Amino acid sequence: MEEIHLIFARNLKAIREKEKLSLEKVSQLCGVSKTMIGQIERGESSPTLTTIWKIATGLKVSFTALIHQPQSETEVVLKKDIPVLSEDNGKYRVYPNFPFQEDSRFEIYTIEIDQGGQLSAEGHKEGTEEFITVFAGELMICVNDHNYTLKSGDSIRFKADRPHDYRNAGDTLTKLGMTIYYPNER
Amino acid sequence: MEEIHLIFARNLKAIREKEKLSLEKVSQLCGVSKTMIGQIERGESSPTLTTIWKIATGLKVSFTALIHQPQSETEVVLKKDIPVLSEDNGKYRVYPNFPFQEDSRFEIYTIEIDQGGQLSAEGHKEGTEEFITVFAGELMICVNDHNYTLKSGDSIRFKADRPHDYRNAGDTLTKLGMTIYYPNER
DNA sequence: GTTATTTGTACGTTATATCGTCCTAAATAA
DNA sequence: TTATTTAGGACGATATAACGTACAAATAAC
Repeated sequence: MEEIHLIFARNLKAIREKEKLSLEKVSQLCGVSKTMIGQIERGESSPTLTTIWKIATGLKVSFTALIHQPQSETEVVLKKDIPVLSEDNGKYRVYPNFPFQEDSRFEIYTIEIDQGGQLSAEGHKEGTEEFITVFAGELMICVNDHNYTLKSGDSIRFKADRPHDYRNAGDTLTKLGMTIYYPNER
Repeated sequence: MEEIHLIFARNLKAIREKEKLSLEKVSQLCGVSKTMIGQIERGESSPTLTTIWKIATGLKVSFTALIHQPQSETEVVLKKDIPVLSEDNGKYRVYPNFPFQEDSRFEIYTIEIDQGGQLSAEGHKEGTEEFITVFAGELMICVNDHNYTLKSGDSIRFKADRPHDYRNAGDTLTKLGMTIYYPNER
């Protein structure tokens, strides 16, 4: 996922050029210094909410138009580029492959659990569901006071808005894919 | 119009309380310091775009949900509270009564022009239209190389995406109401 | 009632967003 | 060409966003 301020940068510049405005002109229209507009466009600055508002209002464009990412056809995410999150002294590792996005409303993780590794999660937001598939090793998962043991190829889906925990009770590395779905509010 | 960071503040706090989360919890979910979350909620801080993104993503709420202003039934704007914009050495004064909003897509001004006062405006964004009504005095307006003289009670509408200018050629103060409409992009 | 734990705020420090001025290169005019 | 404007970026100063720690009040545990 491209950094949000770079998306903003590109959108702002595109709008400015489409309207054939100079930095100076945009500066006047928005009440934001020319320098700042320039820095934002170059992705050197992550503007403040009030600045964002001034720009949107000054340019008469929607807030959304400035932060919208035109979905590219294809996006490749290499494991080596994903910032890994560690729990349980590094025995439980989370790789966020695809972060949450408000349109799709789910996120996708890969998780590795070393022998004996474990994680207890409190419930997520109400309505949340998890979809897990095991790709290697064995997974013991406890939710609603039920224990389930899954082996490679097995899957489970459950309401994740309550406490639950994952454990590798086997004797090899466990790998699994996890998709978390957050239904729309209201 | 309430300041944007106060709207954000209220929305954030409302969401947090609805989910029954502590500042600490929100901090963890979003990767933003507890202190910062607190300051934002109290309206003491105007968060950075990256911080806004972290909050939206961490809370799994839309960007829009955070900046949405539930339109109140009624809003009173007193002239004395409007920051006046002066041109032509103070002889041309602009009062922004209602600023641009992306849903309604227009803004409403009141303008006062002293005797002899004048303003030349370059064209606004393409498609823009102006709706003017004179409430006192006399207005001379030039657009598309045409001159129009309006007296109290008269109105004019014209495409404002080209240069135009206003002038008080009479001998009393001119007052007028102006609505500028910016059609949706595309 | 006392002790812990949790929750929100105050404070001091650092990072950085924002502004104004100056500078360089390109575009336009003379 | 030379002069003049314009457009974008560099630099230094200031305001403030963001962080970590410490504190006070409230809540929970005993």
